[in-house]
Amino acid sequence: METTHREDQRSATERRRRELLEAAERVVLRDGPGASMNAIAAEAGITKPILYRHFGDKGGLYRALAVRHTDALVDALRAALDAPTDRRERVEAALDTYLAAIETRPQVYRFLMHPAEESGGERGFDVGQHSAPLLRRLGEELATVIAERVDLGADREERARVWGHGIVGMMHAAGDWWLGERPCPRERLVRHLADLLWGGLATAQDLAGGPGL
Amino acid sequence: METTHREDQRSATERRRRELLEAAERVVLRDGPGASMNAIAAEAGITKPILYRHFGDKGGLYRALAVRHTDALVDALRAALDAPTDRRERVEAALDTYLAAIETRPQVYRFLMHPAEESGGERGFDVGQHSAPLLRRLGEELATVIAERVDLGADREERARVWGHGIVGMMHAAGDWWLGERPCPRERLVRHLADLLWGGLATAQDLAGGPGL
DNA sequence: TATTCACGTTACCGCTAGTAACAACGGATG
DNA sequence: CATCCGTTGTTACTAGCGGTAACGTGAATA
Repeated sequence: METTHREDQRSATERRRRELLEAAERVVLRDGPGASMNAIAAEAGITKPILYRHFGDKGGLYRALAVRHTDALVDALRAALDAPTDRRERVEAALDTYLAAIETRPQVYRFLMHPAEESGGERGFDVGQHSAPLLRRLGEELATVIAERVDLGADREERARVWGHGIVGMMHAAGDWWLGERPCPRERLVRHLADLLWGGLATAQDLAGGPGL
Repeated sequence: METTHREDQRSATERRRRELLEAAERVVLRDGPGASMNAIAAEAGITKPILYRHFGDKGGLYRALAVRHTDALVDALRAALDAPTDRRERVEAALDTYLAAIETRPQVYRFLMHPAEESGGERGFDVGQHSAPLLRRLGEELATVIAERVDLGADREERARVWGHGIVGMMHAAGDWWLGERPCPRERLVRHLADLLWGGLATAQDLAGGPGL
């Protein structure tokens, strides 16, 4: 039969693709985001051209590898933001979810956040967008959540997007620094960040003597 | 005389080094952060080994190139934070200073923020620190300013560092997104971010109907 | 049987970062 | 004057990268 064959082929191809992705993930977890296509092909027991047939491009492979983890993280964050508690608790839960993720699998995190940029290829590649796509996506997701649920007045959508990207950036930068230095346990970091978002900077008093901030 | 000769040589070397850095800057501004050592050498009218003699490494050249701009930006931010106005105005001035900088010279900004990672070299290179060093530095600077001037209670230093890195990350991510999409003029972005820092998320009301945030 | 199609290979291209080896000039020193 | 030294500069090379062209192989379809 024809269709059966075609479907078998398709499913076999997808299975193979998953296998290749898992091999790639092993290598990336071992060698970091700079892992070479040769190394990935060797780990998968094949040679380079096959990788290029499946993913077209190193960026394609990395993108395919990224969406899986990104999807998982976005789902977890959405769940945290949907919990039936008050806003502060939900924000803390979301922060903790993100920080727990990067704490548990820092290599995955680094791969997602610092993917290698294009090198020699003349590939157009939207210039200026080679910043980590995960951050952009998280920012947009949070922006829609905020716009959906919070009353921000007239320029609601604009404010929501600024705040979404801003909050995600805060979480990311603080998490990146914390992951490198580990200056305090996770729950304290979560509390400090939530305090900052809850207007800590606005309400704190100036220290005596200095010019104030 | 001996010392005079040595000093002449030293100053000549430093002058040459500055010339090379300026050539490198022209190339980076033209070709982006992926500029090759060959291209930089050609722009300077010389060949590669000289660059390596002066800077040892591509990372060395890029670091030398980065400190100049970083220093300038840090100075401007410090000036904004030292203005004799109230805290909100100073924070807005600092945000605006940063955003104006990245708006005026986006190529410099991109070079500072997304420097090419190490490639083949087995150079130890503090793993996990290849995130943009500028962000780390800005975070630390802001942390010391906060710790010096704001009364944060018992765990002052820890909170100040978390807030410093968090605020810098917020500014960075929002600025990066804004630079790509330009959804609003700069002053509105500044106001939205300051509102967020002033507890906007904590005080806004839930929208009717939804689960709230 | 002949075609088709994905899987797989070897061998190559142009590029990169980085280096070894050598030449030439100028001032300090015997 | 001859010699050494430090700097500037060169050419020619290595090893590795991303990516590709050309070529086999084996199984299912027509």
